[in-house]
Amino acid sequence: MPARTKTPTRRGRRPRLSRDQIVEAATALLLSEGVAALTIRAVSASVGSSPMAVYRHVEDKEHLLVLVLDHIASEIPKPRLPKQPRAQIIKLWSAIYACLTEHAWAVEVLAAGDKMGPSILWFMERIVRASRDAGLSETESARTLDVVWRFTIGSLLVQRGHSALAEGSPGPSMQRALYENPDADEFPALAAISSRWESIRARDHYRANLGALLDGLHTWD
Amino acid sequence: MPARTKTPTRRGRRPRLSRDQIVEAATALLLSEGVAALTIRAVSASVGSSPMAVYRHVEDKEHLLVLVLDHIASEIPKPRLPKQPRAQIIKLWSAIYACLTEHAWAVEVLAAGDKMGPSILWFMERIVRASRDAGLSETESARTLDVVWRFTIGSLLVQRGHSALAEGSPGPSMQRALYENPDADEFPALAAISSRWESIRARDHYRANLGALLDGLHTWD
DNA sequence: ACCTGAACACCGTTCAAGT
DNA sequence: ACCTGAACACCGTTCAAGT
Repeated sequence: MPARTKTPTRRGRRPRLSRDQIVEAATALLLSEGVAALTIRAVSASVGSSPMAVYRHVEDKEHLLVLVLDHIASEIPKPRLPKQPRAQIIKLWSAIYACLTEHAWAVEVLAAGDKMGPSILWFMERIVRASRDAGLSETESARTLDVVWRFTIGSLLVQRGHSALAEGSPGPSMQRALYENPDADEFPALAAISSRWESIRARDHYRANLGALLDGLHTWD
Repeated sequence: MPARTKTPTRRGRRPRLSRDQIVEAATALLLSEGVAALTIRAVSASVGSSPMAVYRHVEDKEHLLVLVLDHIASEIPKPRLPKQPRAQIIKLWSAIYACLTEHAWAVEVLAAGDKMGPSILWFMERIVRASRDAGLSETESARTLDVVWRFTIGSLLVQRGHSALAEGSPGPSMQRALYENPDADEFPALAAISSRWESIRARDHYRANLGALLDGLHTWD
């Protein structure tokens, strides 16, 4: 007789909640309502338990965020790689970028201390291999990885700010200051480019910008 | 008889608090205790008034943060500029970067929607002028400004994460994952660079990295 | 072993009242 | 006009108790 027709032999109550269930609920909440709406109380309500039940499965709120971050990283589709190393690197980073763009809340979590679980390592491994294939030394490969990560996270952050602005969120911002205010007497050069600003930011030029960055770091053939 | 020997003729109580006083207290708190410690209640305690007195001078907490951000931006020392446009741009951005590095909390505030007051515009104006002097078109100048801002904010964010790690803050992170975990069987390329990682991140290579980025964006002579 | 309910020590902010 | 005190509607988290 198969074991699972019996009640499990381990002692105590059977778990009604699982960590996966909690992570899934948190992911859904973040996606639909944003990071401000992610409270332990909201998560517990969404899985139909008391707030404290969550703490059986997750250390604290920060831990939960790391779990969610790793969860979405694990679901980034792994792209088929082109032949040239430079094109490989761009494709790999673009996949990461696209995923983090979808989850607008993620960059805010990363900003509070760039937490990342092991799921992203598959991508990092391929990026470093591509660098090596292009003839970069280990030090150069490490530097490239580091610099591009910095650029990527900054891009996400600024792009999110732009989206928020487009949706009409109020308040001053770097962006607003740059293309609304510029007093032509005090800031003639800024006033001159302010009309181009909109079109620069309207579309996301991550791929092209990343290409320029890579070209500055190394000569790829 | 000079007017100010009399009690002011405007009606009602004399203000005991000023906006400047509040912004100064908030700046000090942020610098010494970090962004988590900045509460309206803490600010009010530090200026010796009730929490609600603050709201007479500041709309809300977000507004206060923008004011502080602009305050520190206004105190960035304006550098003497070298002759070459490329060197000018690097010097200007480095001044901004250095200031924001000192105020580690700032990047977290920027991350929540890159707020910036008008005080930064002096720098932006000079950066765009330098781009134009180097022969860049208006569109190219705008793009360069945009891309470098993205890179700068990302650099600040990652560098802060590194500092936090060095100070022994717990929890997983992108950084930790990259130079502690890498399983040599599954991630051989990562394992190979992990020893270089420490030295790459130990010192801040913002200037050099920015140089590479500029070179990728444009040919400067 | 897992879950609950009440409670603690906080927040930002509103409101009515004092001077 | 400026400030205060009490209160509201929230947080994350601890603790003691239930099953």
